[in-house]
Formats: sequence, C-alpha cells, structure tokens
Amino acid sequence: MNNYDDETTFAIGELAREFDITPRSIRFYEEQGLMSPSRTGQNRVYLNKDRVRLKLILRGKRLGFSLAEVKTLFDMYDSNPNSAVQLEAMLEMTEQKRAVLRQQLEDIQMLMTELDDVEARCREELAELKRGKIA
Amino acid sequence: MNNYDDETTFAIGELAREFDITPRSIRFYEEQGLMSPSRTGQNRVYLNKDRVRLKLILRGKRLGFSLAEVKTLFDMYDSNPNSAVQLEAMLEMTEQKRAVLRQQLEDIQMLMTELDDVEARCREELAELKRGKIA
DNA sequence: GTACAGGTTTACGTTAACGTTAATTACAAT
DNA sequence: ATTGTAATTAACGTTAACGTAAACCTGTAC
Repeated sequence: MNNYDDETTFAIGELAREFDITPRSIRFYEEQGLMSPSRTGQNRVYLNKDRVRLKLILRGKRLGFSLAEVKTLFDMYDSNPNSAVQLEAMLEMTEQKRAVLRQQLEDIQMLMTELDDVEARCREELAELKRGKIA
Repeated sequence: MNNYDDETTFAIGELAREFDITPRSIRFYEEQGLMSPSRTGQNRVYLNKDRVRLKLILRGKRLGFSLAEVKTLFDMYDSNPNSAVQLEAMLEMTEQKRAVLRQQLEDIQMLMTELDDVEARCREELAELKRGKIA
C-alpha cells in the first residue's frame, strides 16, 4: 500500500493533506533547499520522489534533527552517494542522537519516581483529611 | 555525594558552571518566575533548595517541556497543599503527566530501533565498500 | 460571466529561550 | 591606586520554523 509509480503527480495541497502539514511548510522546505519540484506554468508539481523526500524530511524532524541537519544529510547523499565519508557522517549523527535519547530516558525515569513520591504524599494527606485529622 | 546542607550558599556563577549554563539563563529563569533566590546587597544568593529547583528546570527542558510548562508544575507543587481540592487537582495533573511520559518512553524506544536499522544499513554498506565490492 | 477553490509571490509578524553589548558596582589582590 | 574578577540592570538582537496577510492568477462549476 502507499505505492505510487514514477508518473503520478501531486499538487501541493494533496501532499499537505496527506502529511497533515500546511502548504506553507512545504514551500518553506523548498526555500531552504530541501526539495525542488518541477512546475507546470507557475504551479508546483510533485512526483513520487519529491513525496519521498518530504517523508524523509518529516521523519528527520521526528528524530529531532533540524531542517539544516536534514539538508546536510541530503547534500551529502546527493553529492556523493554511498561514499564512505557520507556513511560515516551519518553514523556520527545517529550516534549523537542516540546519546540524547539515552539522557531523556534517564530523565523520564527519575521524573517518574518523583511523581510517585508526590502522588503518595498526596494520597496520604487526602486520607488524613477524610479521617478528619485535619480540618 | 552531591549532598549539601541547608546553609550552604552558591553564587550565580557557581551554579552556572555546575550545570554548564550561563548566568544569563539563570537570571532568565528567575525573570520567568521559576526561581526566587534571596540577596545580599544586590547580589543573588542561592541555597540548596534553589539549586534543586534549577536542576528540575533543566531536567524538564531535557524532557521537552517549555519553561512555561515547568512553571505551571512548580506553581501546582507550591500551592497550598492543605486543601483537598488542591490535592486532587495535583493528582490529576501528575496522572496526566505520567501518561505523557509513558507516551514519550514508547516514542523513544521506537526511534531507537529506527536508529538501529539506519546504523545497521550504514555499517553493512561500509563493510561492502571495504571489501571493494563497490568502487 | 461570475463565483470559488485552488494555486502563486512578497514580505512582515511571531514565539521561545536565551545571546550580547553597555554601563555600572563591588570586593580582592598586587 | 590600579588591576582583575564577578556581579548587577536594561535593552536590543538572534534563530528556527513557520503563520499570516495582501494582492494576484486560473481553471472549473453553475
């Protein structure tokens, strides 16, 4: 499913709806050099490869990369695909991201136990209130 | 370790160094109502409770909370803990946050496996490059 | 033919979380 | 007395990722 051939075209609004973003965002990504759709007259026309690019941009964002970082990856891939240099740069970026995620996991665990404490104290005080020990 | 008594005081620069942020940031947090250190003359003086607050702010940030959200949590925590209404509101709030954290945990785990995939493909291609299968 | 639903460019506005001077104060050491 | 280090307030500057008009074209529906 979700498999288009190389002829199928999309208007900017279609892609916007599909990925639940605004046309403005898509134009912005183009302005930042992340996409370059063709045109019919003055209207942008997107092929499936452009659609895939957009998907990659959004996935990069979900992974916490900035648009500039995504562009860096695109540029590297476009200029020298499958080069050892590009692949190693990619590995480095993923490793950095992994470190951030590890830190977040740790933080979440600490926060959760703190929430446990707060909750326990709340329940205790509530129980005392109901027993009438405090007005 | 890292255990200070309630008398120990800190200058703004000390805290900045300890948490690897700038004094400007600490003043900004105060300006946003997240801290209120005492003073000697016109200089800010931080006690351990302030230091703990700062730690919590930074942890919240790492978790993706805005300063405004952190402030909301602080306000709730600080507000009168003697009323049953307040306590129940607090419980509701912590339960909501807990749900958010659970979701984040899930997201992070998915992202990590995605990174695993990317990394695995990279290493594989690198290995092929080294075996000379690709020019 | 006119309304309308899309598309277009240009350009200024917005928000968060600080950065960056500037001008001043205060204590500590040389 | 001067130099150095750390602190202060006030206020304007910055970045990312768009939002939001304004003013325009353009093909289809009625």
